Amino acid sequence: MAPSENASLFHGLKFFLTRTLSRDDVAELQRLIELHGGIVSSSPAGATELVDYDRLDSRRPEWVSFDFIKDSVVSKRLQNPAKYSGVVFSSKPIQLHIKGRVRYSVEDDARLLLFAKSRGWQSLKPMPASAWKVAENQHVTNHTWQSMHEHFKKQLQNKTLKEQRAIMANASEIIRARLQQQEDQKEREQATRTSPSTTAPESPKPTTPASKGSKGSKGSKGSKGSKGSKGPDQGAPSTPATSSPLRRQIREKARQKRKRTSSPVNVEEGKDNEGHGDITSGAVYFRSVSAEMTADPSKLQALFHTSTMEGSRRRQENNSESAASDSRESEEPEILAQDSSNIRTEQQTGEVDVQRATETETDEIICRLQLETNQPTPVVVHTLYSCSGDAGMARAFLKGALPSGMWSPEDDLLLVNLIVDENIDRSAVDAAVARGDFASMQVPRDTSAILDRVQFLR
DNA sequence: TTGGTCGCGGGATCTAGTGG
DNA sequence: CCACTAGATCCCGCGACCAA
Repeated sequence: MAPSENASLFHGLKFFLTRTLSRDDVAELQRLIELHGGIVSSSPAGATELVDYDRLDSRRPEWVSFDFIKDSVVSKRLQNPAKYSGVVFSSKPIQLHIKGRVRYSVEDDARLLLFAKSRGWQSLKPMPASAWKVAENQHVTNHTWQSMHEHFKKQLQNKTLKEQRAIMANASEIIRARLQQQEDQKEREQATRTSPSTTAPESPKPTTPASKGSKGSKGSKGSKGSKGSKGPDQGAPSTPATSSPLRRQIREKARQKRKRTSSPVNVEEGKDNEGHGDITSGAVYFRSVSAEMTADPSKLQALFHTSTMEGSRRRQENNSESAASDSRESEEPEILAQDSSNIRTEQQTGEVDVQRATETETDEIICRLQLETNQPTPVVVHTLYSCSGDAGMARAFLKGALPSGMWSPEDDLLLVNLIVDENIDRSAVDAAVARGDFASMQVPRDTSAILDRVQFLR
């Protein structure tokens, strides 16, 4: 509204919209940027890169969350981009005065996620304890490495990308509010100090001039929510969280006498095999998995690399019960439990004409396959997924055949771009096929087959 | 074989919420 | 205010794995 007054808000500024942003976000951001005199660049060179929260990285200050644009527009002032980059998380966590144990705040969670990502962590995979020792040294949070390790494993490791984004967004908002408050405080102090002389308060603060009054839509610090109590200037005596360093050292030494272990990654599947984590309602998790993946290709990768590959390989090897409880559940318990509403059972090529089974129908299909093939639910469900919902093909596979229409995780990975780009049409796929983009697929596939699969994965 | 590392299970302890 | 409970955090011990 009233574009005239803000038409130059982003004047002379260039922004690059990262591919991973949703189409809606891209459209909205592009509109806002251009409306306010900015330029949307087609390449990241020389431009501020607008990303989603989960992509923030303290080592890439030029990556800024898209809220920077929105907040700037709302407050009608150019915000400080640094406050919207991963840099905000690189500040040291506030030292709370603590006795006993301290709950993890959203901020802590965000720092842990950021730390993990900076070390190449992929969703759903575990982080080695050694990494958390580094985190402790770097004061990523005020918790011990064991605590971070534990917390990450139990609370964060299985978060979906969406949840991760929410955490990061939340935390960054909290930190921004705190920084703002600190700036305001400083300003006030300065003002009172210099007030008699009436000289202008020339504080060398960065950009954000005065969003203080302007409650910047969200900047309000109600943020802390549940745990309250950690106000910025809550003069915190410097008790380093929980256990004292001394006590910790002693414990550490004692521990070093003991033996330890290390088995990289993939332990979880073996573990859940006997632990039968969430297998409960194994039904129809694949529909939601594909939805997740559409929203985020990296999830596809993570999921497939770990679980699916493992699962299918094992199935092929021994096609027996042991393969049953394979991994997936341990990997994606939440997705599993999610909406089990619709699955696509078949689809036509070309035009989007997708038939979806109802929940009941889906259950029926799965139950029937279970009965006919004597395979447990997770295996049946996973096979259906690999067969794009084709019950006949799944049946054949479960009975020992190796239908050519099945999709391997590696093949699916080649489709990531197609899945992300909702506008993809047949000619584009034709071109990709001609280019040999899918040459590495285990089974040669034509455009129709590829479109079908993309449709299914969406 | 030894020593180091890691993952996991599970117990102890603490906090927050709830009800009497 | 107190007792109780649930959930979170912290810590320990053990077995498995790996490299020297």
